[in-house]
Amino acid sequence: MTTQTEATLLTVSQVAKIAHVTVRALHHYDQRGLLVPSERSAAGYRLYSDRDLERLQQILLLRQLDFSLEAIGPLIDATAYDRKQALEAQRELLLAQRGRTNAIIRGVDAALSALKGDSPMDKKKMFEGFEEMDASKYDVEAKEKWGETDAYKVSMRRTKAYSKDDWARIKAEEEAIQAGLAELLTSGVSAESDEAVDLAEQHRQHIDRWYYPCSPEMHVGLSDMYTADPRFEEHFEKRAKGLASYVQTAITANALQE
Amino acid sequence: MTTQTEATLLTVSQVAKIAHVTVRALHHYDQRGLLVPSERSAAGYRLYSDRDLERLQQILLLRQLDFSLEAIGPLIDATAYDRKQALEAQRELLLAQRGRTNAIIRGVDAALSALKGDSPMDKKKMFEGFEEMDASKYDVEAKEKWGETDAYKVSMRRTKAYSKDDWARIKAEEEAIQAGLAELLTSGVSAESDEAVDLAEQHRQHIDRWYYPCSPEMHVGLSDMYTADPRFEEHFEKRAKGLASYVQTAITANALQE
DNA sequence: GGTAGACCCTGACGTTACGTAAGGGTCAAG
DNA sequence: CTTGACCCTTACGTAACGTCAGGGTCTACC
Repeated sequence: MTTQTEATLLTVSQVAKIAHVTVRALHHYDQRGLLVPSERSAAGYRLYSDRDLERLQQILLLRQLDFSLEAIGPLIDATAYDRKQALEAQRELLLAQRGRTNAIIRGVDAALSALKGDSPMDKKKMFEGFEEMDASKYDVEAKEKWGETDAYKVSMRRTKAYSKDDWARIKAEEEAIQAGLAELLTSGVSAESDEAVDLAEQHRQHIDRWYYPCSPEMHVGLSDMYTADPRFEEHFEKRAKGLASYVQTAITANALQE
Repeated sequence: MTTQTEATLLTVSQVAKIAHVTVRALHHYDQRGLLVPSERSAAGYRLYSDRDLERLQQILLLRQLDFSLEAIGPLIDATAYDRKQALEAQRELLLAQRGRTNAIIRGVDAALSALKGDSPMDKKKMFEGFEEMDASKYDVEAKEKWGETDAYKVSMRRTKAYSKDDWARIKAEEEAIQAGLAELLTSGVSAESDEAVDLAEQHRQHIDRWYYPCSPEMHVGLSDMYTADPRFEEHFEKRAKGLASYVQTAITANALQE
């Protein structure tokens, strides 16, 4: 076995039951790379780890908040360096959602009152709570309270609105940056060279542009995850052996130049 | 103008804005007969009345509770005789939904705690709140509290699970009953004749089977709506002049035989 | 009266997130 | 070995719209 030696791995139906999703949904998430099980048995069975279940919780949570599957994957990955902040931001969105349910309940109560008194109900009030999360309003509030420093919230706001074309473009940019770094690595170019550092800076700007304001410090924090988290590491190593560490070094060197 | 002479009628964009839906959604609801605007202007513009907005509130509420559009129309119509009961039942489902949001929030809080202590989180707790409304559990509770007399709740439970085939069958049965009654009316057969009363009984059993336990008394209550509510009346009159009243009389006669 | 912009209509293709089904392999208990 | 529950991949279909196209209507302003 691998690093999951001590853990109990679960099959799809076990996960489906625990997580209140269908086996088909899990297949779907696997097929689109959103939640790839840690292992497969010799027979090809999907085997899910505890860590997979944590990621699934994140997925279901963001799904509950009406994020598209297209957005959920990258959102989780781009902000993996600070799980606490992510959870706190998600909590706030859930509170807002609960508020909307409360508003709908109040509308029902108003309708019940109107039934008794036979007085017409205010139209605006009838439909309170049915509005979707107002991202622009949220933005204003976030700015007033926290300035522009709450990265995860900014990130959620942005990614929710991206179209499929946006995502295609985002992915192409990421691909180009990673391919460039892999090329440098295999060519024997130092991770601290101008070329590598330049690509690292491109990477930082890419995140800054598409996800959240990304300072060099934040960038470094994210790069630490690339070697610390087996999923990221595997992602990079699949492209080129040693790439995870290489990218981390390049990003660190880039930050030192600031 | 019609009976809406004193009211202000709204265009699609006005309704869309108030109700937080899209114009496209309103077109869709119109196209499938779910929410047909009271009027059309000479230019063909959809014009919505206050009563239309009330119906839209019901639609959005049931949509919020994950009922299919297929189910929403018939559900609203079959239980139109008691709007109070409908609203109260819907309120309870909303409370349950809020409870599930609360459960998810608790899961997030547990995850935050787990982050600090680095102790693994209970798997069951991770996914609390993501389950769908458990109709069978709800059924048990309804029985204990109210016996089988809470018609609307029973109705909601049943209709939520019907397939498209079920709905096709339901509609075909309704169609046959109504066509039969219309035929008797146009043939000059009394609404209190055995034939008409027999069809009225078939109607009661149809509702009893597909929607909720329907006593003769309830059936009479519903039939009162057929002449009292312009939408129902129009529906019947479109088929045969005087049919709304005819059906009501047949249903009343059927109830008197019990 | 003409213009322009906002709004309206119908028709139609496309999308997202699966649901359902088919056909066949795997696992574990009896 | 058999059986039933579970697993796999493949593939078609669906609900509830979203988006777009092409053209008509309404109203204010010049």
